Amino acid sequence: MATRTDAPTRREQILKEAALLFAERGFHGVGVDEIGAAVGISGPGLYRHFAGKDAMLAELLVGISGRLLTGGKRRVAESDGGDPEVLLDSLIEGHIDFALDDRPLITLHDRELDRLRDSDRKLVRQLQRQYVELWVEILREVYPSLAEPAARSAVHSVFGLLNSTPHLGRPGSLPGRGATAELLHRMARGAFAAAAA
Amino acid sequence: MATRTDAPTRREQILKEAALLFAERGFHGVGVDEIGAAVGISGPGLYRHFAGKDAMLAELLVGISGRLLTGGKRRVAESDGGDPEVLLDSLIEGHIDFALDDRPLITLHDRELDRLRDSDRKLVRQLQRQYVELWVEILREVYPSLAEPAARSAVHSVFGLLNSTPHLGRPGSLPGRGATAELLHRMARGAFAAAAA
DNA sequence: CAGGGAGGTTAGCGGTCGTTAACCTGAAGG
DNA sequence: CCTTCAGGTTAACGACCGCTAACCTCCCTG
Repeated sequence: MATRTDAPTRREQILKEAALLFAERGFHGVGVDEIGAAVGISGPGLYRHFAGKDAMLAELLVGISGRLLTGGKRRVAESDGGDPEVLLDSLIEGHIDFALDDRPLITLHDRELDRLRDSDRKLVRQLQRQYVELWVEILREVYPSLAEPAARSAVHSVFGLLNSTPHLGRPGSLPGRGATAELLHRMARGAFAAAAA
Repeated sequence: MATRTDAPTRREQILKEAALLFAERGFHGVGVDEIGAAVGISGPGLYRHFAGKDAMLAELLVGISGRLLTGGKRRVAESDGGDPEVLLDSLIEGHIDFALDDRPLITLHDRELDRLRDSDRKLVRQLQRQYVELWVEILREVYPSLAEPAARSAVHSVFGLLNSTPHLGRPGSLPGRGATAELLHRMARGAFAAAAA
């Protein structure tokens, strides 16, 4: 079982480069020729791997929201019955890892959703909603005083806070990854606590 | 002196509709014909008011960052020498008002900046930076323990939190504007306090 | 009442872009 | 050794889009 040290497949290469380009210049701002050039093939060669430009964006966005949700569910399952406070910290930590390690995907995530076909957009929205509801549930266990609509707003706002990483200056101007992660974590907890006050 | 109850000028109409369309479908996703149609004229009629599509976006983005900065400076000036805590609350309140009342502009603000000509983008970035520095300064008066890089990160993150309003479900699903504003305000303060801890 | 400018109109040009068609090539497999 | 097929190539089409040109029509003003 080659547990994932394999060379990345062509599809994966393409998706990675497309994500970077889309994040930089927007979906409509990038041509298929540029995406091809980024992986060393040119233009229409991409159509051997994807049905079209839209399909790449769809796979990226579905992948992102899917991975977020799966990771969240896994953490919930692992903590089963444990301290909700610890679980909330675990969720926050997972989201921060994602926000710090996959910044272009974070950017795409809430920027290009409207460029999707109706069916894909509905799928992504549904995954996002499930992820939010997961957080809402845990949050209300930690802060039972928090009404559900307020909890949902609070979760969206904290996502806004955590997803601010692309605005935090390119890696290097930051105080280091660990310190940044810790700062974001503290702020998220502080924001939640204040929301429940 | 007609203090601003005047009918909106054509330019203003166009800018308003263009902002809505750009926020909905992205700069490249909107044609000039659609912008024209939105104000009752069609296509190239826009060129009587703007040098081009780019010019509309530029005016919108410069206007946004300019208004944010001006509003912030005004609040600082008004509080001159007063309690920094009160001033910080005032800045937060001002930003929330903007985020709640001009949601499409908030969306544009951090989504389409890269579509600008170099000179315009530099101008907008400079205005944004000044606005951030304004917050950083006040924040460090309130929390002297906070180092400058951390303060800057904290400010960007809180902007992410406050600018999450477009994700908060369309007006109506919200607990009411006042309650939302209050919630956001508490969370921002909580996040800052936690950052300084 | 001339005339001129502000603010429209439609037609159309030139460029870009996503996608398809037709063709090529090298390596694997019977 | 021949075949097949995955994965490329270039050429080109058709649609769209930003913008200009040329023209029209009020309305204001001297």
